[in-house]
Amino acid sequence: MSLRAIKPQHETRTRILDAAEELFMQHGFEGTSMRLLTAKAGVNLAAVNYHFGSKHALIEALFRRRLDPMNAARVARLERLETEAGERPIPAETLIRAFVGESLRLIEDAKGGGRNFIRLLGRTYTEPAKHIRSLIGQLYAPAMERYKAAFERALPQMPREELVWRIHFMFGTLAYTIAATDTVQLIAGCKPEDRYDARLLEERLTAFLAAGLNAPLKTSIKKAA
Amino acid sequence: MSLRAIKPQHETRTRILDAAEELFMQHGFEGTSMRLLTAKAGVNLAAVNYHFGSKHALIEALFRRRLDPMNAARVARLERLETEAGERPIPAETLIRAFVGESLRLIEDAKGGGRNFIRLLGRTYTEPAKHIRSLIGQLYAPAMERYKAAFERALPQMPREELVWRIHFMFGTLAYTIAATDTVQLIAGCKPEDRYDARLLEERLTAFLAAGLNAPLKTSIKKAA
DNA sequence: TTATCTTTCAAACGATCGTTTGAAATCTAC
DNA sequence: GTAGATTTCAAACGATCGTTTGAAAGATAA
Repeated sequence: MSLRAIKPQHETRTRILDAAEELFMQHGFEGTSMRLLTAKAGVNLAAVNYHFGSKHALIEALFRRRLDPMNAARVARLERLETEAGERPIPAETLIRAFVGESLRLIEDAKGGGRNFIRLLGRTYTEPAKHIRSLIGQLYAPAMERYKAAFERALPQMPREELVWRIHFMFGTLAYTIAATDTVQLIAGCKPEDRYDARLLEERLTAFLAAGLNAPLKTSIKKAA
Repeated sequence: MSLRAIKPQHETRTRILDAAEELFMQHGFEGTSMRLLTAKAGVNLAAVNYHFGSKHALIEALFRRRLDPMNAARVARLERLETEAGERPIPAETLIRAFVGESLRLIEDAKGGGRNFIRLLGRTYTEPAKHIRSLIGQLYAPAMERYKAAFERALPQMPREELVWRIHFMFGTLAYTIAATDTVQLIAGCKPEDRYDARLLEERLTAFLAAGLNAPLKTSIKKAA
């Protein structure tokens, strides 16, 4: 009950989580059986239920392990920006770069398995299972609220409804870019290794999203190109 | 008997496909059992294997039923634009509107179940199962090739690699916007019925994507906001 | 009608799913 | 070393999966 060796204590848990990240990404949640998962992790079949309680609880623990630090980092970065800016609103492109950058930072964490997780995360935004989607939303909500408010201060002239939609578009582009590893090759010959150059990807995404966010407002419904 | 000759011929097939669209969207492919599916369709459990051969073949037929006409419409619309334009390149925004518009047209087809399908389609871009993703890519490939070439003509000054990425971003935004029905409410209070105003959505998406596609090129790697 | 082909049906197939069990192995504290 | 708590293990649980079967029902043409 007191202090003990840190590493072996949670070694089984960690190995299960690591194997789950990789397999869930490859085959989805329903497509990954506990037998395959525990075999890959090198643990007994019953270990998941012993350490986590159920498959669903494992999924929840898996997301918490990565998302809690990432969203905390996002909020911390935003607070740093707000402190620096003082009274002035933070430029939209700075906000985009901060938000996107903390997502892509996981990609660079190759050894830590972050690359697997971030692809899994992108896929999960469109996960059919309701409880998984609501869990994701719950974990994202605090950071999202903060950034949404910051965008409103950055773009006070933009109608709220339009801003909401454009934030939605941005979030979608980020999620899809991260998730669709193979689909990208269907529409163009894109070298796969490029996807993992987080620095270059951050530049490309930020430029694209900043332009989209600041797109001129259409005055009316119809406008021919 | 012969008065209602045409309809009952493929009635069972159609009812299975319609039920499959709705259930696959709600619960995913692996999460939808044949028993639930056939019960909703009001047909016998064995009907799917009799009419389609297997669950996988049903999924393939489901996508073909919608994607073949949609991509044909996309290509036809592009060819119409090219005929009108003659030698001149088609403006990028016109291309975007054409491509996006044919996607969103399915949303307006509420009675035909297109709304269910298009949400299912958006989710499938990130589907873990390889055979499903490759099927989607195969069905999309011809139209994609045509539009990619048209974009290259519209933006001859843009580096090919950058253009490929921006097309990828556009495709991602469209897919995510269509797919993420619930996640949007996590980041902002967006009235759900708005999602189905295809006309307004087309305007918003086109403006956002056109601005992103035409975003100024960063001269180098780093640029502070 | 009869003969033939198509479609539907209830029942069951073997396989695999997530989970549980109780004993054996391992570790912790005294 | 021993007692007690923790973790691992092989085996089995009931449920559900996609699919198959052979007979019944229906449709079609002569």
